[in-house]
Amino acid sequence: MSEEKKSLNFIEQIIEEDLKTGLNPEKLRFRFPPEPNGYLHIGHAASICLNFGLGEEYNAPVNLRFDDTNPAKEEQEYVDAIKKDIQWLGFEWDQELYSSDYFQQLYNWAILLIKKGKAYVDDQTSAQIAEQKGTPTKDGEDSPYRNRSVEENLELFEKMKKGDFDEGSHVLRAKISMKATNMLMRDPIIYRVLKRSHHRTGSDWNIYPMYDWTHGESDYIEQVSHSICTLEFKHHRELYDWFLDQVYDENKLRPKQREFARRNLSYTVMSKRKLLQLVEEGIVNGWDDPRMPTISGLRRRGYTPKAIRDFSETAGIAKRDNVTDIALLEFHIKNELNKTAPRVMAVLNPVKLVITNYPEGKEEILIAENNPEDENAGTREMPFSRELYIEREDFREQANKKFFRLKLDKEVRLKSAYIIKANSVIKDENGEITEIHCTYDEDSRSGSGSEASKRRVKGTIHWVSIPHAIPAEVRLYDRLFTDEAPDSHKDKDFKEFINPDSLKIIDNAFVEPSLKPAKIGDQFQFQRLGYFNVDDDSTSDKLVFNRTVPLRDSWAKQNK
RNA sequence: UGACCCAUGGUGUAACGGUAGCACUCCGGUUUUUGGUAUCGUCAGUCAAGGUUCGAAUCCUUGUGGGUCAACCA
Repeated sequence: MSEEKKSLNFIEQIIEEDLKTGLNPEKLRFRFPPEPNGYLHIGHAASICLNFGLGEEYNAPVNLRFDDTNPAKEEQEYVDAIKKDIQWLGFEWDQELYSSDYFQQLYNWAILLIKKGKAYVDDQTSAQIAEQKGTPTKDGEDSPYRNRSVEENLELFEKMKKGDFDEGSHVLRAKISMKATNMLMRDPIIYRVLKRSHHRTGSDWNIYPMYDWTHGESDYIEQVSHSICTLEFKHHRELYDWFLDQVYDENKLRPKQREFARRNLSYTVMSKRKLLQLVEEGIVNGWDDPRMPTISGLRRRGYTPKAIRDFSETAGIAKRDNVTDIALLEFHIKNELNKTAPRVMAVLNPVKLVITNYPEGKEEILIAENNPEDENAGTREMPFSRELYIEREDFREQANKKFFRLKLDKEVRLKSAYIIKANSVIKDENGEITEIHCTYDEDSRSGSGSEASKRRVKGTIHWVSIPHAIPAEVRLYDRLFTDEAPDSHKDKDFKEFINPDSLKIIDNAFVEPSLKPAKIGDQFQFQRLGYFNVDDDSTSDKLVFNRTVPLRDSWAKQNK
């Protein structure tokens, strides 16, 4: 058995190196740390797959930690949605934790910082502080409050905590250097006054710790070995390490922050702020709109956990900015559904077809294969009759040889049924075809084994029997944006690239009767059309389908 | 006029000083009762210039291009 050597991504290489230089494998621990201020998206999925994937690979625990230090933005609704999404993706966290669990510890450590002379209370306004901060190319200057005595700092910080000060009036800052080239090191704020109710700690606190002060210390408390975040936090690493230095005990594990490039997808945006905007402005119908790149949107659209995990695996991780082609995601869902989705027939743009030599009132049951890719999928019964619906695009009065579908005086096979020949059409006063009249070859029934059934005709089209057809609503989705990277244009707002045709609702589609009992979430291949699932809006009275992704269509391509 | 990070086909990634590989996309052939699937194949890449070396995508230098950093957000 030759074990193929799997190449390691750079994070795995770092871990291997750490293991080689003495890190006990049992000390390996990871975490996924979302802020509960929005829904998870496919970019988060990359991070989830990375962290939980490492957990599986190294048999190490992975904590789910909600980074909830800003009560102004965070809500329980988001906590619940995030947990649901991670579980749906098929991952299990070791402990469910909250940064807010550590508020007391963080406060105690802040006191320690003050006592060591490494933190001070600043009474200035945020504008003054910003002014003194300088710019990346100009040094900052010290706050007039920078050298307060420890006693005074302790007293003022206590007052901040008690609620004696108004929001914005006082902050606690780390005393590092106002001349650092890294702006984050210019005496960063570590506590601010916020008289807000927190979704977990209620009104216990009048001060809340900032991200930088919280994150590394939380990793340390949990003894996370590798704290993996995205590239925009690269500059924070220096601060992360500085804060760690203040509390680090050599007998404990020292967490290591490393950064990777976040996953961007073409034709969409991937920032919570922008996604929130789409939701709030009603451009989409909520976080789980099937056009959204959120996990919940993809789920509703018909994406599966496996497709998303396979996508993350294939896309990999690295440190360079990227815009991954959405086609890769689509490849993975098609690849999976091709093997698992039952084939059915649905007509989205119906035109009536009458088989003139088929006895009026006659019905018969035909047998159709459920999935040619899965021999265990079995067969189903399909009622057939004299009047059918076929796709309007599948018929032309005249067409060249490249058109394999139905045309006058030519034959085509009705999938799983008979070979028919078109003879004439009936049109309305506008010239629109209202009926196609044809004749069928009675001996050509699919699977009958007859000579005629083995005849080869160029085209095969799908159909539904009119008396048995079930009306349905079908929602066709296209990309939400017309630009590959809508938020990459400096001079233009991403909303200028919204695709006005991203949703097309067809309310007069017909599906085969076997779909009658279909349940929300069920997935099918509508033959020759694409993969569809039953939408959350669907009821037994009115079936609603979403098109997850169309089938590859080399005919459409040819006609471009 | 700063610091830090990044640079491999159209896209995403691999190669860790020793044959530039994989996947997606695109294009073409074969098969097919889905113009799907499968299968075979084509096109296509190391940002540039120097240097080190028997040998450089890989190490060094310089340049170029892109990104990040000046929220009491995370």
